[in-house]
Amino acid sequence: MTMTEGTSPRERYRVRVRAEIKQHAWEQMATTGMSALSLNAIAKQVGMSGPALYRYFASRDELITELVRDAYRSLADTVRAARETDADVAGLARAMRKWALTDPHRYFLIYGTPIPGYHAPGETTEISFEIMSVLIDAHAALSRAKPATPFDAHLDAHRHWAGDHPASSATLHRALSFWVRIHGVLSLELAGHFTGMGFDPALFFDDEVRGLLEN
Amino acid sequence: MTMTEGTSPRERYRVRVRAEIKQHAWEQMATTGMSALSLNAIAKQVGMSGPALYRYFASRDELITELVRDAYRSLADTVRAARETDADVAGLARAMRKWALTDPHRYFLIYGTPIPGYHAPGETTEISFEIMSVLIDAHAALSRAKPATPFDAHLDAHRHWAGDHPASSATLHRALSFWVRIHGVLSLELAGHFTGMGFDPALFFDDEVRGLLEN
DNA sequence: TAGTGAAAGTGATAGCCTCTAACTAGCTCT
DNA sequence: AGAGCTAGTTAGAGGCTATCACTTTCACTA
Repeated sequence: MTMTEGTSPRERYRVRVRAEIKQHAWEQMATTGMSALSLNAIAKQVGMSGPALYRYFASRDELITELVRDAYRSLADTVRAARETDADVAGLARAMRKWALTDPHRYFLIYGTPIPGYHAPGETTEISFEIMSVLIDAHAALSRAKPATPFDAHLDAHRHWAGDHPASSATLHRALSFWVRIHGVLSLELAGHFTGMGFDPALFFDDEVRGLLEN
Repeated sequence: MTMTEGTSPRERYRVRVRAEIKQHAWEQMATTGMSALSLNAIAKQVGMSGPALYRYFASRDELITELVRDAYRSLADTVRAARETDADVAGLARAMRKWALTDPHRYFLIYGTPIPGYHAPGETTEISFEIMSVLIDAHAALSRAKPATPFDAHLDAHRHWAGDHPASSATLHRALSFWVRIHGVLSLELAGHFTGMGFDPALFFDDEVRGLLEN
């Protein structure tokens, strides 16, 4: 076979270097943020000079896309793991906050200001669905009877985003609300909008989650 | 007097050019986003070449700071105007969404991913307080009796951020929740996270506001 | 084992960018 | 009218992304 199948030495080396590049990219991003991510600086840290990096990533955008994909993957794994151990919605919320606080830049890479020309690859929407799926599962367990809102009816007619999940549209609604409320309190905390205010963001977060469950 | 007080011709010219620069900066930002804002390109649009712009803004950061300040000011004015005409909380929410949809980049300039090295000037925290003050006012009008949460008690001990506003800590809590929930649903909509999902973001927004009032 | 072809890495370079420095033209005020 | 300040210029340093032509290094094969 003329085609090198499986893992040739070259292929293995390539994978290793790509991983090393991404590693340094994450480190640089944790300090300087995404917009200041420099391929030049990364190349020097890896030990090669400048343009060599383009053998591994066609462009800055491609590297960023890879980071976004990994960030999504990490969040999905975290949420899934939390669902498997803790199971309940509050546990999910705690896991998500912990994940976000671990590396705020990684959170903003997913949920922050959209990059100008950048378009997320199709794969990320699949992972996004995977996350939503877990959220819906968790909320299906605690669906209590609540008066249906006009939006529930609307969701009934527009639930294709939930795939073929058998949950009621009230549950879908609840999962959506969970998502946006968690994101609201979390992103403002991570962006530092609470810093001058004096209260404890963790307590506020917990209370938001509690309000969410009473809803 | 050797100091040119009031508005000398030079001073008026300077103000006019600064305004023109900011105008072009907003236009460029509406298309390319903040991270790709180029002083060079703006200078050419204004009609002067490159470094002349540094006579008016000491650095790219200073221009951005000015834009952030103006964005805050615009939001505060919008919220205040909405409070004076519509008065109720739902009207405030609608006004904020309308303001955000008018120019999403402007919204993200305030509430989006924090800029790496950038630190907001003190004035923005004052305007931020001004906005919160209006939110608190609006919520004071509809405070219903609700079981106090632990966070209410915590807020009672940490309410210095509300200045000397006479509202109850339950009202403060409500205003905070309003803020984070509006931001949650709004920022996800603006960032395009609902686009593939099919449902109407406006309906979702309205329903979040309604849930907020039932809370 | 020697040779061959692909891949990895290099420096040079173009074209952006921010920002500084030295210099010129023009306005303002005495 | 003259003096001084200011707005504007070009040149350039140093950073960035990205491309190109070139060399080295490796892996597989005849």
